[in-house]
Amino acid sequence: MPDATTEAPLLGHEVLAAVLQVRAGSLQVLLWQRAREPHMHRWSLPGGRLRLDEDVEHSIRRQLKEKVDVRQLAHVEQLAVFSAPDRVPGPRMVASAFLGLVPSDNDPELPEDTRWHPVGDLPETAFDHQAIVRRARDRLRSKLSYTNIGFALAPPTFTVSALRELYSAALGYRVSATNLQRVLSRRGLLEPTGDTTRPGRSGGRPAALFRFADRGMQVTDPFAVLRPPAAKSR
Amino acid sequence: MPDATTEAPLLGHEVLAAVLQVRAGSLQVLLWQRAREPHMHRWSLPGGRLRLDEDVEHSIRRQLKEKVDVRQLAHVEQLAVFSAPDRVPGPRMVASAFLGLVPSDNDPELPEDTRWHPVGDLPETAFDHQAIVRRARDRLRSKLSYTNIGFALAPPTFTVSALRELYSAALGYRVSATNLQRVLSRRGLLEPTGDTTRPGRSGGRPAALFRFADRGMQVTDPFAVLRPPAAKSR
DNA sequence: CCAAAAGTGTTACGGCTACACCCATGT
DNA sequence: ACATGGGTGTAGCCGTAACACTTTTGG
Repeated sequence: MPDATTEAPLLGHEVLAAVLQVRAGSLQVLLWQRAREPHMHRWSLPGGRLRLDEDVEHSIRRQLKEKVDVRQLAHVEQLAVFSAPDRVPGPRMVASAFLGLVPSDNDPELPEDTRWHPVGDLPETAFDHQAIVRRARDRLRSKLSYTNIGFALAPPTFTVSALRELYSAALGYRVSATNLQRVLSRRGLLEPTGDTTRPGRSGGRPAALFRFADRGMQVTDPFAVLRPPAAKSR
Repeated sequence: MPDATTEAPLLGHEVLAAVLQVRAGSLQVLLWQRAREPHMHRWSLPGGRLRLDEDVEHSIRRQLKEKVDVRQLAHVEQLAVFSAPDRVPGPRMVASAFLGLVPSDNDPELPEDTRWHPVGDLPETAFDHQAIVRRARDRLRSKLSYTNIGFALAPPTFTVSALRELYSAALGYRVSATNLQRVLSRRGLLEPTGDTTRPGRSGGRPAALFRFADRGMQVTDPFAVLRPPAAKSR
């Protein structure tokens, strides 16, 4: 029976976020450099202790606001709990890890110790933060395929080729603009604003501007093999 | 700056599992009935406090072993953190929730207070445990489509119609045996053992026995729209 | 008129559903 | 023979990838 009196451990709980943004054609993550031991000079994820009066979602949003002035988080979601007893030196600390996404038209002012780093070329990271970044990247890549999560990487309006570059950078491989437009349009995610851009100095047809129909993530492709029998509506 | 000295809250951390099994044609979850306040007589998920020397995965496996004699967990995975400050009365308690799966040929002996309940017809549940059960059910349903997770619901060998009933119960809708066999075979998940069953008293062709090729979950259907360009191998 | 960039039309293909049909057994 | 349950063949559909082609601009 619950003999909780003999052993009722209390422990620290921190929240950490891998905040991702496509910058200069590559997927980057926000890291700050530690100024103290342990792991001095290594780069780590923003976050901090969970307070007693907030849940983990509120906590990570608060900490990101306080510490790194990122108010433009278009999307935040839980990744997983990281709880190895020795994941950080010293007293036990369990971490709830999050994925955060910033649209590419934002360029938040950062504190001195904070910088964006390409997820494919990370500096020396602290603790288990590299694993968290990898998880965040993989989660984003999956969700780009079967959800509308692209809205969280894109500006309010954009051309298809701009969107293609965002997707290519995030996915790590070339995406065809032709098919990207068709896939997203057929699913009803993309709608034309009616406006067009002026072509650059080298000419070319002016590009139509689009926006995402919904902000707020939703699964758009059931990708369900073994799906329920089709409703006979004919 | 991290003014952690003034506020360094320590809190309780529990691990909880929604252990699912297909029993009597329906998807069921293991619950025990509370004998004490708070929420006396309500039904709750097995689990308990996280110890200082273990991570959450080890903890949930240990607790399931100790408390409910389920040694046949074919699959365990993290679901999410539940952390609302008032999710349980009294001192702050954060929960890491898990999904557990038991193959249908096991019938573990249960303590007096513990019973299986259909996920579609739950009794009065304690705290936020109903939400956790829903999450577990939804996760299972998704993964049945694009992973080999069926192995964790099925006995070591089985007929296609037995498998069909497991899938139907878990998914909540009728699945065609014909297509189930083909989908799983094409993906290389299913292999024939060579044996057959004897038909029942009413006759019929004897069914071939199959097994899952791999135990251990893996994503089998990339379901990736926007997938990387095909490798030109011809 | 040509180059550049955007967007459309068309074909091919893979993977799935649906359903008709064939197979093997008990009575 | 025939009922019962298991398994296969095949046609059609849906959605995407690939690529040729058309459209619209600047020089």
